[in-house]
Amino acid sequence: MSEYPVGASHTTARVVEALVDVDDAGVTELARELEVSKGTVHNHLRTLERLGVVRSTDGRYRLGLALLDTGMAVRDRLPLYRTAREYVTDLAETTGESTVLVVAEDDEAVYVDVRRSDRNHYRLRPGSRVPLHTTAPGKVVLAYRSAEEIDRYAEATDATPTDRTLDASRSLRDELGSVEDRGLAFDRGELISDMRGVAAPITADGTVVGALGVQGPHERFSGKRLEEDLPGLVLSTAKQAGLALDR
Amino acid sequence: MSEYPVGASHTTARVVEALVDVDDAGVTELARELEVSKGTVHNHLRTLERLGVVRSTDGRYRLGLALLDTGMAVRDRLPLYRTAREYVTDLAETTGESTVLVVAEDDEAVYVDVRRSDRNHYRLRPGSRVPLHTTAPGKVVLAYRSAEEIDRYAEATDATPTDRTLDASRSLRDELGSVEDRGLAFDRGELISDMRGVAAPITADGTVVGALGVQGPHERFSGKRLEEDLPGLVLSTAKQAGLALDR
DNA sequence: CGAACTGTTCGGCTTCGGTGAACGATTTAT
DNA sequence: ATAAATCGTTCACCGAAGCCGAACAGTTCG
Repeated sequence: MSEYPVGASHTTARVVEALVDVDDAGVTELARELEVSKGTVHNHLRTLERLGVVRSTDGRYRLGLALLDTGMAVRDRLPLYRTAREYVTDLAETTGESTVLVVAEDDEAVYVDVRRSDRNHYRLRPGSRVPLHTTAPGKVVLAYRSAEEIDRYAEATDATPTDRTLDASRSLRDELGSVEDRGLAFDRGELISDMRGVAAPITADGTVVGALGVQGPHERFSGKRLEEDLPGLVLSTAKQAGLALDR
Repeated sequence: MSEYPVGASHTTARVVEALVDVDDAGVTELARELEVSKGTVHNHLRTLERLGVVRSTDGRYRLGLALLDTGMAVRDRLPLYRTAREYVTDLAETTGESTVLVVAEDDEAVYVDVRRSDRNHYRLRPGSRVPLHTTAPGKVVLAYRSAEEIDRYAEATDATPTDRTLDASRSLRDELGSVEDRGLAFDRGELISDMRGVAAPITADGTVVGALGVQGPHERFSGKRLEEDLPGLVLSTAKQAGLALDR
């Protein structure tokens, strides 16, 4: 009936969330931040501690590494990740650039695998989420959705159009059309002004289940390399990954 | 007072845990497994769904990638990881072997960073946990604890001594003594029969905060390489990481 | 030395989470 | 085709338990 049928678990989640932000916190501090009583926070912290999620040292609390374990376990369960990661490695080695594997969750692109090249990372890590239309792999998975879905996305996304960010208006639909035609999407600095990239869909059983991409700084991503060489590599690697996924 | 002051959150955690195991599940299935009513499971799943942790498609539920994000965020907050990861990379490249960064949490070694070499991974991933005494990096951090702590560990650990696993008896204390003397610990197949390895402590402000190690198959880890070359590399890299951590 | 913190504990009131049954909607079996 | 057996979802009820606020003990700061 209500938004959170189990309110207590919602509170616990808020405690965890707060601990992610502040890293190290005391009971009073958390109670003030979450606007609940000290005793309540204390109870949730104790519960989290017994669960192995939270660790305490003389009155201060912080998150332990248990969530890292479950998070990585979730990723390891993904069939797409299990079979595609070797292709991510291949692509990273042949291009020498940062390579990413992305899936869509709701209206967000989730980076499942990130291989950063030597001097170029862009603060993206596995688990990072960005709106679909702000990154090449996201545009790929978005482009292959139904027209109604795309319209709904354009409507739902409060795309605050900065200079380079594609907004939810006409231009997005146009670009997605060409993305679908070519089977390729490009980064042109929408998310990070210096970042360029190419991405292609990974298709299993005829449906797009994710996208593979490379990305890097403008200086190395231009001309024939950006327009022909990298697209060819990304496209063929993504196709191979899809075929491997079908088997 | 009780074990889990917030019982509802405990139940939610059990639901998550169950979903990690079975990957894809229905309400009835989970209710039977957790021995709670269907309605209860339903409520917890809805709550988790609103929290973005769980995703549902026509009656079946699975974990989304939100936990991957928070898990990786927790790791990124660790000062040890932030400064040591480049040394992990260095060590992986110079040795060409699987390289790991480990911290202790309670009586377990937690793998914070894992760089697997081409053909050798041993199913260890970031977040993996093993008893301290079963792996070289774990032995390192254990060896630098106080004598009382080591005794308590030997007592608490129900070390089921297989052929090669060090048990909690005399031999463990002996080995830990030499580990502390040399500043080095070795894997000799305790955890996985084929696996050999070397590990050294990372020291910050005079205390051991973690361990750096390399590991690989018996065939490549033997003789002078295992006894001299790799120990030298691991030792100096770990020392550098510690110095970088002090600054 | 006391004032202002801290984290922890403890009753008590009220909420709310859990149960078990009933609901449609699918699916399986006959 | 029809019925039996699931499924996920909803609902009202009630006892348990989560939340609060105050009091507690221990530290730190002034």
